[in-house]
Amino acid sequence: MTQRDLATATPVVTDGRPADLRAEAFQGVRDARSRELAEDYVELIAELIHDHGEARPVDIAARLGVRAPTVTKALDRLAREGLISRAKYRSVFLTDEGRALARECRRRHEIVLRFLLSLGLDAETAEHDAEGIEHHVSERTLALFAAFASKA
Amino acid sequence: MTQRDLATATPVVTDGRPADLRAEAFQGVRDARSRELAEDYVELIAELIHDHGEARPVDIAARLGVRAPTVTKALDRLAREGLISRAKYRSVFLTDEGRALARECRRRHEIVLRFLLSLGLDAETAEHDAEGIEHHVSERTLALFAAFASKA
DNA sequence: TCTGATAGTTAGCACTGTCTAACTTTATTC
DNA sequence: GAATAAAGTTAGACAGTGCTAACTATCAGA
Repeated sequence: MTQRDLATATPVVTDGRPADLRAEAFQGVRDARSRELAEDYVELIAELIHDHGEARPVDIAARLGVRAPTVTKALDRLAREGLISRAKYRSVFLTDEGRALARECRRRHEIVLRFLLSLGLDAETAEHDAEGIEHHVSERTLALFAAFASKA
Repeated sequence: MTQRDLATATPVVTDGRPADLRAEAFQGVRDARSRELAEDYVELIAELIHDHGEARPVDIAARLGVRAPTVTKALDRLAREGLISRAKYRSVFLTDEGRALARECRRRHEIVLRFLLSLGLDAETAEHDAEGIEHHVSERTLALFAAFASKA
């Protein structure tokens, strides 16, 4: 067997699918990872605006458990991506796009959370796990979660 | 109300828990994120060794969907962390610690996968989502998943 | 109104993860 | 065994996420 075989020539099947499909799955996970931070910020900003009328970096930092400069940098990126608008030394606003993303994230978060609770998980662990899981569930899985939770 | 109140003085409760606990959740997610890559590599290396007798960077790269230098760098880090051992231009071996981690990852992966399948998800989506979710489920959630899957 | 406390920014460092280009080593094949 | 193909490494770039230290702006209260 040549070196080439293992890597590409043979459609090596390890778990029922060729390597390429697996690579796509990992690519998807990497994409999700790069969106996660933005989603967490946008979701939190929407919540702060809803509850307190404004979203200030200091509150974002406290809730995310990071330092102020980290927040500044992240907000710069979000602004660059068109998800928020802001002026120096002022609090943060969501653009239409940011608001749409926030709504979508909230929806996913709540479905996952309700699902975990309906499985019998305690509230604290459910919240913790939902935070991690919500960025990695497909629409299809989400639909099953929602159906299960409303049936339970 | 002073500026300080929102951030720290008042134990602001937004979703039933003070901000500090939320910060811990996000901290946990960040920790998980930093472990994810190592876990993906170790799991894959174990699988390649099992199926093909050896784990070569070229195969790792193909399956993860990244370029060779990315793999080299990642393997350097894994070696530094004591999870793998390797010699230049040679294939990769797991240390005892690496093997233990691989076993643990495989266990989690399979529980999550079986759970998603037992919910009625198609195989491809299940595999895809399991890849993303497996790093973010607590032991407690995993136990519930396992129980549900074996009951279904 | 001015002054001290709080909030926010900037600059600079460290680490990770990705890439391309160029090079070295190893394997295959004639 | 020499030539070629494949695999692996190194170097260097770039972006993201985190930090501390030091600076600037804003706010609250005397």
